Amino acid sequence: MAHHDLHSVVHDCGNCPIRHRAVCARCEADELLKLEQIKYYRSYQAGQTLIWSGDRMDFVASVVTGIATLTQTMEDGRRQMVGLLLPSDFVGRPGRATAAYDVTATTDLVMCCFRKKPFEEMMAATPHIAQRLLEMTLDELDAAREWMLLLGRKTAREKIASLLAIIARRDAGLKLRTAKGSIVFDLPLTREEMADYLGLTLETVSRQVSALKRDGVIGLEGKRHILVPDFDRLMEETGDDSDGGMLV
Amino acid sequence: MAHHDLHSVVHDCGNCPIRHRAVCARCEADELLKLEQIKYYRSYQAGQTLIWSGDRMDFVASVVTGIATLTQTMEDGRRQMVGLLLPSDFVGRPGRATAAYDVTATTDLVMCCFRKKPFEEMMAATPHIAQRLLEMTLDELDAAREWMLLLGRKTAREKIASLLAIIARRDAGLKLRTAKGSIVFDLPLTREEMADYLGLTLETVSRQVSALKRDGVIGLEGKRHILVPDFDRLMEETGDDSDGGMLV
DNA sequence: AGTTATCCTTGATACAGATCAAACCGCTAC
DNA sequence: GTAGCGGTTTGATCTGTATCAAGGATAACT
Repeated sequence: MAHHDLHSVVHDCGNCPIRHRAVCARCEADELLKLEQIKYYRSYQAGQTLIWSGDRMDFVASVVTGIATLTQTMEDGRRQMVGLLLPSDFVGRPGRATAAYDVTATTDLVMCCFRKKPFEEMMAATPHIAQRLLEMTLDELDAAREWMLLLGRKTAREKIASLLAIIARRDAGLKLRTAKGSIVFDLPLTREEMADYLGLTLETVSRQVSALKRDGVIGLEGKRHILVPDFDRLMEETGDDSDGGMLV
Repeated sequence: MAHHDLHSVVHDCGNCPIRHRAVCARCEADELLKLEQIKYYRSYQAGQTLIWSGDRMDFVASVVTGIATLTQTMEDGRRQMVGLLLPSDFVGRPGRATAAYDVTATTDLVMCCFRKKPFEEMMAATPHIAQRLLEMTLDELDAAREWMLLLGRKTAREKIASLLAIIARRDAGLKLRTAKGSIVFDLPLTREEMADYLGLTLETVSRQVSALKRDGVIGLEGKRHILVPDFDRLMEETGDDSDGGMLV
């Protein structure tokens, strides 16, 4: 089935689902053509680790479809997720030889890869790519810093609410609402992955999800399907500024 | 005395102490000349907050001398430091109108500023600047992710040891060793600032510093002057991989 | 239908770090 | 001198989350 995915992906950049958000977003038609010559697709199954920290990296890539995680592991096994990779996100660092983190597919995944050397050469010749990559990296840095506030200062309940709000907000962009404004989505992560994201144990995650359900902040069917009847209520639980940084 | 600092700073980029590390590191002589025409210096006293989150930002800047912090504050006053700015570090984001974090001088500080508009124009015309900024941003992202592991998974003792190791390593680059290999430095941060950095309370910071002293991992004279007799011993206490990611 | 495996929930208990409180140290100012 | 003050230490107690342990739900396999 990975085989099937591989071939159902558009090989024409013009029709690519991440065309307007990925590193190539700013590229002109002629630049795109050149990129198209050095790109290739790879797909992975859910659960597979595509890259191990310390591995030699001979390519960089964009996530086309699916979700992956970036995690760091300590010698004794403590794990912390340090990045959540969604479609259009970029993996790898131009100018670095080895991977700094483990990259794991949490769903089936398709990546658009570029061998590193040609990509670096193109980047030097094509300011549009470097510009876009800078913009994306700055966004990631902001996200990492918001996450630092979460890890350092939020309570377990606030952490869970924040994670649900992040996922809900992203999915809300994709029209997933019921008749009367409530948001519905599927969690792409297991409780353990949520724990690794939030700096908690899986038991605490489970308890806090149950608590939010008990208090009517969320509803759930099964373990993964979440319903948010009132997004503002959920936001209150995150501990964030009510205007969510949307000032000006 | 801020006045004094201001005038003791080299206005000639060629002699600038951060010439080879800041955003301008890659610039050629002619590019440097152009930058020199739009730059100006500002100095601040220790303790001063230069920028408040949400402020309109009409400039970007490099730290020339001194140390500043980036912090985020929640409505109820919980604070988390999300960046530590050392000489050559860059402040501000091209293409964004308002500041996302508070920026505070922890020591007297001199910044090399550029009005945002001209800087953005120069960046578009000068790939060397954008390249260097990308590189610096990627480094900051790596630092933020290491910090996430610290915040999410390390114990209080490991957090303190990690912070001391970071500062010691940085200062070790600047020849501050005694005869027999021990490292000596002054903490640039108060206990409260350390706590904001590490996601702890200041009492816990104080206790863990005392504990590390009691166990002979560090020595201290007064409250700020630290002695590290055996850096490897300190590293063991950080919980990090012994080879510190220095592989390959 | 039963077996196994994976993921999740819930309970009992332990403990690291927070919180509350008091006192201390090294200053500078009068 | 001593009063005041910011930064720091130390003690007593509380509490949120981890840890240890057991059991439930769901799906896939035989």
